[in-house]
Amino acid sequence: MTLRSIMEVKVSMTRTEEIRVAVSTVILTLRASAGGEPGLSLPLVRRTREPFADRWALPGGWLTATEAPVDASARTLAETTGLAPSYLEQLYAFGAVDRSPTRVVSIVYWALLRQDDVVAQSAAHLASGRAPENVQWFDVDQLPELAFDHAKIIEYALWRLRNKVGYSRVAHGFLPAEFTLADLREAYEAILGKSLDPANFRRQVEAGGNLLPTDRFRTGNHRPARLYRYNTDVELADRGPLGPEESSTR
Amino acid sequence: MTLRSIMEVKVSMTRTEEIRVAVSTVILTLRASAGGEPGLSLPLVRRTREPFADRWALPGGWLTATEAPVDASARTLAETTGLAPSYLEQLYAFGAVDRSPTRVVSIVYWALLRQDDVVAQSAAHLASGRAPENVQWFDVDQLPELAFDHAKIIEYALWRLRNKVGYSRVAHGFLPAEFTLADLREAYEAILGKSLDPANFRRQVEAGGNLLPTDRFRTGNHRPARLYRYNTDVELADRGPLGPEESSTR
DNA sequence: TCAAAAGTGTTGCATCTACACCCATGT
DNA sequence: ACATGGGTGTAGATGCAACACTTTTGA
Repeated sequence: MTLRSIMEVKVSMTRTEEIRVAVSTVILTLRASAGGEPGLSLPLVRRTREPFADRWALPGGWLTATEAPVDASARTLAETTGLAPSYLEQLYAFGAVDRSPTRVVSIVYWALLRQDDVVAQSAAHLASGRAPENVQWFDVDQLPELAFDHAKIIEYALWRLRNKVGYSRVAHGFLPAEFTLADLREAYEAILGKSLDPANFRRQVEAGGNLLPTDRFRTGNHRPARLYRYNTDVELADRGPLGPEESSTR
Repeated sequence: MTLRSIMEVKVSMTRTEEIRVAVSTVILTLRASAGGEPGLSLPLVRRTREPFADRWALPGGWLTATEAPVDASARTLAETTGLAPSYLEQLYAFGAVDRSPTRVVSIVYWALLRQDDVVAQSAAHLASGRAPENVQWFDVDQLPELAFDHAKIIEYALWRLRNKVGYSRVAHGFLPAEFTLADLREAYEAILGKSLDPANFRRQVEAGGNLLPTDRFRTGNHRPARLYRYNTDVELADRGPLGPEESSTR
């Protein structure tokens, strides 16, 4: 019997330490499609180790002892995209016994990124040559084979997004600081997968009272469209007693 | 340097095993108040050890290696109440670094119990004398001082319940198999903390199509009220791609 | 016969939906 | 001028809140 095996027996019998805690993040943004309507896309990481070596997986890593789960998620996000999220909330803790060869509980977060941030960052990465080789963006309806239960996790994240867009303002998380009502409507259409009446959409969001009209316009091929700004006094979604997000710093 | 300290250093540097995973459950039911309107109540356990010895805490325990979190929650529930839940879903994973003296991530579940089950079980416990000494039911608006961050957790659970009752059928989780519309309305009123118009309430739930009228009536002091049965073909709440509940078995 | 809860009808208001229509710009 | 998206107006449908009213029982 080796020292190592003695340690492992001791540990497993006294506490629950053979269970490891990981944090993963579903990072969503609107891809600027060339020509057609925008759609949702997310970054995946190609695994370099077993299990599931060479398969694509959600960005993430082990939770460290000195870090709150939400901070681990934000770190993950920074490491794969270099960006701060415009919205971040916990999705679910997945802990089925057989979801991994070893016992892993994954606390999964759910992040939205602004479209313009992603575009700028992608260009910067390409220019600098520091872009991580093993990270790639995928359309959510053209995903590759995924490691672990990550396909199911992404499916659940999309379900939550589509639900939440109905009773909160999370769609703003995809947009830059100033945007037209058509931009906002296209974001909703991309999330919901159906087209909305521009006239009625306008009235609904104006009635919401979360939009601040600016005196600037976006000029293009047709009549200029007024630019709006989001009222940052209100949260994108009411998270109740939890506040904006439980955090380690405080 | 002892063997124990060597082990702990080794473990902490290679993996995340100094983080332990606990499962706790907020178990809610409607208390049958003597005379007045019913209100929400939940069982708490008096702690016998440090930290927070003698303080009240949510029922729960360590997640074991061979058990899914949801099964650990159900086990917790059976141990403290002897009952199976009528509704059970994950609430949130709490993982702030300073929420406990040692590093603990708690996956918290949220359960509803039928009122009549609780009454019957409480009587049986009293008769048998096997009732756990250190378990006690509290009204949610008369809670004692709680251990850890459990007060905040309960607050969040109640917020979720009040939200969810608006767009799902979870209130049925408090009621027995057959019930009158007044029973159902009182459950909603207890959850929401406000009174509802009986006429409009009737039309709304009847339009929902989830109630099956029986040909039986409850006779009392006044005009008999028809008994209804819940249509068990539909879930109490749409949980999306996760299905009824992620489970270890299957 | 009276009180009180069960159950039905009706009215008004707010909101959503569909769609007709005018406005302002680049080409 | 005209095509196109920006933006306004409006009529019908739907849903909900308020409340009057009828029905059925126990006391």
